[in-house]
Amino acid sequence: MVHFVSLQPSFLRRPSPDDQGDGDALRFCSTCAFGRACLGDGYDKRALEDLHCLVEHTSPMHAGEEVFRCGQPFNAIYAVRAGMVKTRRIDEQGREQVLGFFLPGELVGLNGLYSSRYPCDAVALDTVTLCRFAFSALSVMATRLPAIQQTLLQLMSKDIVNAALLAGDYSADERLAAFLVNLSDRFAERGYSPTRLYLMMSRSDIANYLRLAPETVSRVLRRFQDEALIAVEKREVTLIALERLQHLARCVLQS
Amino acid sequence: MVHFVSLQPSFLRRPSPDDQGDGDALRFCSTCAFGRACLGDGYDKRALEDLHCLVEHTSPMHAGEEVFRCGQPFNAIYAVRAGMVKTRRIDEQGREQVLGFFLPGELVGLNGLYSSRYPCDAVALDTVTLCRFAFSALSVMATRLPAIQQTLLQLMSKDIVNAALLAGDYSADERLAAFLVNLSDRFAERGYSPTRLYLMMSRSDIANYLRLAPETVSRVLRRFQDEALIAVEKREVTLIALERLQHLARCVLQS
DNA sequence: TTGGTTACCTGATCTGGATCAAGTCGCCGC
DNA sequence: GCGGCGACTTGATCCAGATCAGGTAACCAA
Repeated sequence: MVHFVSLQPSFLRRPSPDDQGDGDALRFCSTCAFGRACLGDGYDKRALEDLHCLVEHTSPMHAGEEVFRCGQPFNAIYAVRAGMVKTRRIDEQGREQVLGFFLPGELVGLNGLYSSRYPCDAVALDTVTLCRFAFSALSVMATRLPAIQQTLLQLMSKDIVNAALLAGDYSADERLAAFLVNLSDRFAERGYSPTRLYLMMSRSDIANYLRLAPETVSRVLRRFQDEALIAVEKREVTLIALERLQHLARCVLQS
Repeated sequence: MVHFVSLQPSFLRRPSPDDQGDGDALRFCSTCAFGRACLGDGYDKRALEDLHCLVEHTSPMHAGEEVFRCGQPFNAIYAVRAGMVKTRRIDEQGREQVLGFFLPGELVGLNGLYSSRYPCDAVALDTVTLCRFAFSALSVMATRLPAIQQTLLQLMSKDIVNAALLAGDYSADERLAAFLVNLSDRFAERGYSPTRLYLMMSRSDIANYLRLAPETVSRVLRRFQDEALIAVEKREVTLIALERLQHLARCVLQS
């Protein structure tokens, strides 16, 4: 089993004094998508042990390495423990399409279930460690632990809703604001700062994800900065006027 | 229980001589997303009866009536028996966003699971009858019948993949071609003609769904017709050069 | 040091599809 | 018949964002 060693910049680490080694496991699991289940919040002890047996901690992957590749048989889903992962598809013309970014605590690979092959690549954006859940075992477990089934179904349902949001026809400003607000929410959910975001991904990844040109992302970020909505320092973005950003993003995020 | 009475144009009816009354039930179920389960292809007899008890056939809804509304508590999913349903969201500005169209045999409402409220409206596009599955009962069943759990998870996974496809940045031509090819595939899957499609929805619904202007849909359809890809007669579209359409759509549909 | 590479920014120009503005056509009620 | 209405089409114009074309700055290797 691989121990959890944070290689993140300090502002990406959760604000706790001792997050080295396995003493961190519990703290990590409490922010993971499967957290409730792994921690056993009122679940069947017996089945819970199985879940813990089923989880496999992977050794760290380096930036650019692939967690799984498009077309590979789907046999596991992954929870990000540390680092950031992006998913992407390469289309017929060889053009890349970024599908999503995954923060610590989030689950990657659920979309592979349908065709029992992964429909996309998952790539580490920096040094990444993962929890691997063999799907066959997981789905057996889900029939025994209804809470796990519920969690799985809910997570997928959430992905459907999110995907639909991105598909709307919104302006570059709306998209970028929504991107920042959404990241902020997700960072906050996992215990990180909601206003100081480190964008592990390149500008072109962001652009690609938002279906914009990289130049447009640059320009809009600059304008947001000029309008004192954010402060940009390379890949570190500070959200200054979160309210106004949320207002810009309100149509996209429907909140 | 409401009997299945087809009010569809003849080319939307499956090519069987006697599709009136409940003699049709089996034939219908064989094309439904839950078909395998409802028909009991090798499943536990006992549990199967429960599934049949759980299904509720709704009385016909007329064009414009809502199956469920955005914000209502999520407590059921629906399989379309006859007619066509669209889902849509109305954003802050009051603009409509069409999320999807559902043919007979397809399931509507799975995206409500995440927040336990429906995140969109579902509207009948013509006269529609449905099978209603109370979700609470269904998820209990899913823990007993792994095949049902599997089906649910797969259907959601498919929706995620599809949503991601629509979100890509494609040209109007690619989008419309993909729309037609996808409809053709889905009609074929359910036993209808893959080349003669009746578009129950208005041009503006199509445009909205594809994130285009209605004028653009008109123009592209016209051009496709001029190029002998399709023949358009009001809302009836005949696919003449399916191959070429598939080629146009290949990036979107990744096939 | 230089030269190459990668990421990013910024200005100038171009264009696909949106928007605006008339149309036509079929349908329903009177 | 006629008028009104909604769905659709078609043409003219416009514009947000793509594309093209240089930039700069940081970093690494030789």
